[in-house]
Amino acid sequence: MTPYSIPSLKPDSVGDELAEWEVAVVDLFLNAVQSVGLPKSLGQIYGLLFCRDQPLAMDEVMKLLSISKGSASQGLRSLRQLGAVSSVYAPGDRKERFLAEIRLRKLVSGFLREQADPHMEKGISRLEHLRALLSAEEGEESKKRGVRREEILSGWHRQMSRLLPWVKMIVGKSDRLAKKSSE
Amino acid sequence: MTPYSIPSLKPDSVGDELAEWEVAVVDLFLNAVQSVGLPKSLGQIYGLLFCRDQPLAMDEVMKLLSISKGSASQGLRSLRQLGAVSSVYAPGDRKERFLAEIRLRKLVSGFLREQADPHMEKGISRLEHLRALLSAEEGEESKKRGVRREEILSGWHRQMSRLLPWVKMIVGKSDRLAKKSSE
DNA sequence: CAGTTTGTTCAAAAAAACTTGAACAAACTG
DNA sequence: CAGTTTGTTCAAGTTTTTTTGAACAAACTG
Repeated sequence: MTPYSIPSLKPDSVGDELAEWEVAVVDLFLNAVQSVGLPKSLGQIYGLLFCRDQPLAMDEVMKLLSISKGSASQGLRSLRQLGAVSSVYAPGDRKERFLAEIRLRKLVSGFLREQADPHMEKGISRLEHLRALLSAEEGEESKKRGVRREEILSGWHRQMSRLLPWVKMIVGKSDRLAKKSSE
Repeated sequence: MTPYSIPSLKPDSVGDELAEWEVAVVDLFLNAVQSVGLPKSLGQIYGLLFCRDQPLAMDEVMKLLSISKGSASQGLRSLRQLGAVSSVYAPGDRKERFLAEIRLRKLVSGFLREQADPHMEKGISRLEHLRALLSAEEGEESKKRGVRREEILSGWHRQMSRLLPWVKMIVGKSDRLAKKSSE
């Protein structure tokens, strides 16, 4: 078929199926990402790349995971946006290849940047909207109650704003443990 | 109709519709809970209770939000389980009434307890499963690579275990700000 | 350039999640 | 007890999200 496949060179186990433990890892990530509200395919793709030392191209990902072109393309794009994979140019090769980011701090901060930060932004404008409605509120009692609620929500917003940077820092603290053990 | 409704007593604005600002708050929570992967109706119900000083019964929640009995029942149950609402026995009344928990620390720790902790538990058994597969792995290179990956995952798991208690604590730090402003 | 290879997009199909409402259970009331 | 009121459950219906695959664009190749 394609004259480019070189049977004797098997960088990882680039046959066309996963080792048993790799299936388990893919499954682990599949579940993990769902628990944070991301689509399964992201977890599968990341899990696969996480297992490999060598970067994989999109068509390899598709074949190894039996997912469609569309899922692979969109999934890889999302993962790149999250900073969870990076692309690598194999010199002299036309395909783009992908490698998983394995530093937890990077993964967490990417996730927070893409998911939490936008929500915090939206929160600001919602609170503004709320204040506008309250200044126009007619009912005596209702308005007073509403103002109290707005104050509570503003306090929450402030606290969450303070929390996020801490999370990014704390997770980074002993990042080298992961790095060392992978070396 | 029902002889039990006392038209002249309006604890909050217990007519049958929400103030404009209350609609905005309900909508705010509706969006907020979706962003952490909980169903909309939980956000609506919590948002409504959050607005009110007086506890509401299930049928009032249903009517004010135009949601079904099933959603109201299940939603309130989930919220109770998360520690986001508490039920109140009105003495001499047969209905159970509900009140929103407004301490952010309680909300966060309830959420983590119900959502994050179970995942951490599941993570432990998944790692055990992974180790079992690895000890049986045949391929030389594959096994070595798998062991490295297991070490990384264990490190991540440990780090997340350390992070969660911090989150609960940090959010609590200035809880009194919210309490004071609501007093 | 004509033919490939590589990768993106998006409408339609499939799958997953949520909501509804009717049937049921439990507890009270006269 | 017969009749209410209050609340739960769950199968079926609805809505939302995700996946698929075919059509398209871009970049390389000879």
